Amino acid sequence: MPRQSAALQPHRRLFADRRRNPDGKRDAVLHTAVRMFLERSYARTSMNDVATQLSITKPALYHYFRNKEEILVEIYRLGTDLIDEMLDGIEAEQRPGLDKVADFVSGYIRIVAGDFGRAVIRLDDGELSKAGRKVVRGRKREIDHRLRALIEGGMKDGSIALCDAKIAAFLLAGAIHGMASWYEPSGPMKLEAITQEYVRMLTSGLATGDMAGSAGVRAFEAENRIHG
Amino acid sequence: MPRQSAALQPHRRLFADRRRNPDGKRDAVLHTAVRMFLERSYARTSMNDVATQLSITKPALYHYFRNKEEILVEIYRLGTDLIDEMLDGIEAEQRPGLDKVADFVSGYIRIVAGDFGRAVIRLDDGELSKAGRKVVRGRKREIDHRLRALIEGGMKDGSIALCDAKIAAFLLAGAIHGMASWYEPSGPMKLEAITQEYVRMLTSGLATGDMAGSAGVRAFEAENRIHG
DNA sequence: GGAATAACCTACCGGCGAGTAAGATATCAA
DNA sequence: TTGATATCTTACTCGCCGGTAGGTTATTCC
Repeated sequence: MPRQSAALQPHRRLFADRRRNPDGKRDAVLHTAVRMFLERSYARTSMNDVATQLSITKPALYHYFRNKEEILVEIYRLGTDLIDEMLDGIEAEQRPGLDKVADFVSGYIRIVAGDFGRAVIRLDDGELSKAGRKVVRGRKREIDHRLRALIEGGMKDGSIALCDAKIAAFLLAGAIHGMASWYEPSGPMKLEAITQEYVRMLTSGLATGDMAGSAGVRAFEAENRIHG
Repeated sequence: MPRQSAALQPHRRLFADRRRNPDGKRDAVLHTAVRMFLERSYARTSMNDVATQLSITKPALYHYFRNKEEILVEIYRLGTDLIDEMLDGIEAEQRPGLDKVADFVSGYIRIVAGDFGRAVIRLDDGELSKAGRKVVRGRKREIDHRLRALIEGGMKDGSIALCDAKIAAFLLAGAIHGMASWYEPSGPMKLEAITQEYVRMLTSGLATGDMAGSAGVRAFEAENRIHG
């Protein structure tokens, strides 16, 4: 029995009449599907479930998507696009690598707090066909490589202690991915508190010797305008 | 088509004749199942798949397990038992909290490098029935609480900087869980190198001010007998 | 050797879920 | 208004999977 969160009602209403609005309705399907996939997993959410949630029938869905997999791939695309855009911004910065990493952590957390960001992490791309899996995994790998490059840049400019960038990138991403698994937007934990702890702990784990942590904290405080 | 790794052959051979060995065979089913579940997920691995891998037929499996879920629950039990034992050892130590956390990180990584440890993290307990899910989630929650207590102990004895223990525990566990998702025992990355980086980065993120990182590194080096 | 029985197999059931065929109905552009 | 078309529905197919019924074969213990 699909829970009907209040946030889903607007999408349901879009389908109340037959007014033509293909893009809007396609979008509504995506937003509804991603929430259901996050709550009950892709495999355990049937096309019928999604359709019912929107007050339509299953075959109607096939007017907007060729098959179930296309929905999932589209969700991944929207999610990875968000991450790519964030990375574009960070790479354009002229700042020490450690500060860029701090920005990555807070930016990634912000994205992962949203449905499509969380979907990239939580949904199992093993459900995809070989072709779809190849596309999605390629996008994920690219993100990982860009994070790795940020860390390597920090080691070059001396703001990050020498370490194995590959492992460090995995650790950073993994810590935030973990968060995506337990974080619920409607839950009790404040996103800002989580972000602050994450930035502090993760950057001090990277920073060069004596100034451990302070650069990351400064970067976070600057970006989020926390009292001097 | 299930890949047939060399490690699975011994279990297959156990079923070559009809010699009576219920415990051994039950164990063989578990070891085969956990590997297949890790490779292709619980849902996408059918009872037929598992049976075929062992060169028997599906109904034969039902001599050793009442149903598919019982296999999964048993796998979780074996995995969480390993973690519980490790925590028992750490809690018995008379050392600063930060060192205990360092031991937790390296111990957890060691467990997660094994099949049953990895299964606790990677397999989706959402596949379980309500009853089974309650048991498994209870065990996971208990582990989280014990880690949280370690961190709180470290804050009391001054080895760990004041922070939100709940968030810190999530971050620590999350980083290692992330590792469980990409780590493959047969892969190229050396477990010791991973452990070293993880302990260093995660403990320096927790440590009190000036000595950031050194306590964790010392703890790791002592335990693993790395040159003075 | 010969019951007793564990171990295993063939053949099946019921249900579910993705996807489709074919037709009905509302919308829109002219 | 009206034809063209997008939208949506009812009713279905097909394949897979968990689980079982009921019988067969090998092992074990006396």
